[in-house]
Amino acid sequence: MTTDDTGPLADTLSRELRHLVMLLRRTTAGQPVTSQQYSVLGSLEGAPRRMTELAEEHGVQLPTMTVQINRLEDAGLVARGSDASDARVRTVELTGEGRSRLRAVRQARIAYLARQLETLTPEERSAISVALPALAKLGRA
Amino acid sequence: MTTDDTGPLADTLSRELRHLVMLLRRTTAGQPVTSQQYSVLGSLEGAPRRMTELAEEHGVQLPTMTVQINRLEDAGLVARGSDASDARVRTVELTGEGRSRLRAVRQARIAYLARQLETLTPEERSAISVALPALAKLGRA
DNA sequence: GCAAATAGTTAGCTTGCCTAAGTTAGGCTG
DNA sequence: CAGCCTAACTTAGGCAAGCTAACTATTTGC
Repeated sequence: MTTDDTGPLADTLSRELRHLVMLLRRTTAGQPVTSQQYSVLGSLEGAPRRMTELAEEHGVQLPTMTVQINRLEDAGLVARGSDASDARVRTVELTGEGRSRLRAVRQARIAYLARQLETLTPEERSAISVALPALAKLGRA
Repeated sequence: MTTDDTGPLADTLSRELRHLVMLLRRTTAGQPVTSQQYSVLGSLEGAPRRMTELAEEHGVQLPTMTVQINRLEDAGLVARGSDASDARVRTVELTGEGRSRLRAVRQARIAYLARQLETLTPEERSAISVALPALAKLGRA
């Protein structure tokens, strides 16, 4: 059953993903927000969100998200609010500072990855580009 | 300068990689070794290695590797040895237990990813397959 | 109106990473 | 060959990020 042709592909893919993970993690190293914080800020770009939503979206337990938001709040990047119709619910939204910090970090990350991508040939970039939808689907599964 | 055509690609790629990271991390969740431990065990498959080698290979500082190896040693999965020609050097190798644990975890991870891959169409799998060398190159950069 | 469910937070533990400081061994130089 | 510098590790201490269990405060449903 595992002697499919997907076996070797799965093996190689898992190895490569590990390397890329390391690459990306270091992209945020030394920056004013960590990789996770950046990713949470990204979820807040549109509208205020509830704690539960955030936790689910990031595949994390509620207490973990509480701590993350605490730190972001201490840093002045997000603000907690309350839901008008349900007093149990806390909402979280970006502050102005948070919004501009998000922009800056995103800029830096994209620039970094773009620089890396430029070391590839056009064919290689195109191959990645073509594979992206499939990788996306894999990530949602 | 960042208004290259690599910009959007970089942006999308970084998002997708985040999702895949989460996917893979949970693959090891609940298993007897963590994702990092698994990856260290993998480095030991061939021959005994030195601490410094391991740290470099995993992009980690030496003290971090010391702690990892301590835990693996406590768990009976690796054994420390000494280098005959240089008494400063500690070597690390798999125990029998470590070897079989490695096999089991690898099996599980590959089977998991392979199962995920089977939800894709042959075309999507092929796209990922084609992109792998480029992703690998990106990871080494 | 009280019990159960829901939303968050707090507390305490683990992993994983880091830097700084120590220890021991090897190597070079005067 | 003595003394010093470097190299290989380990130890100690600190922080981020994750988890579960236990607590508080609401809401809902019988």
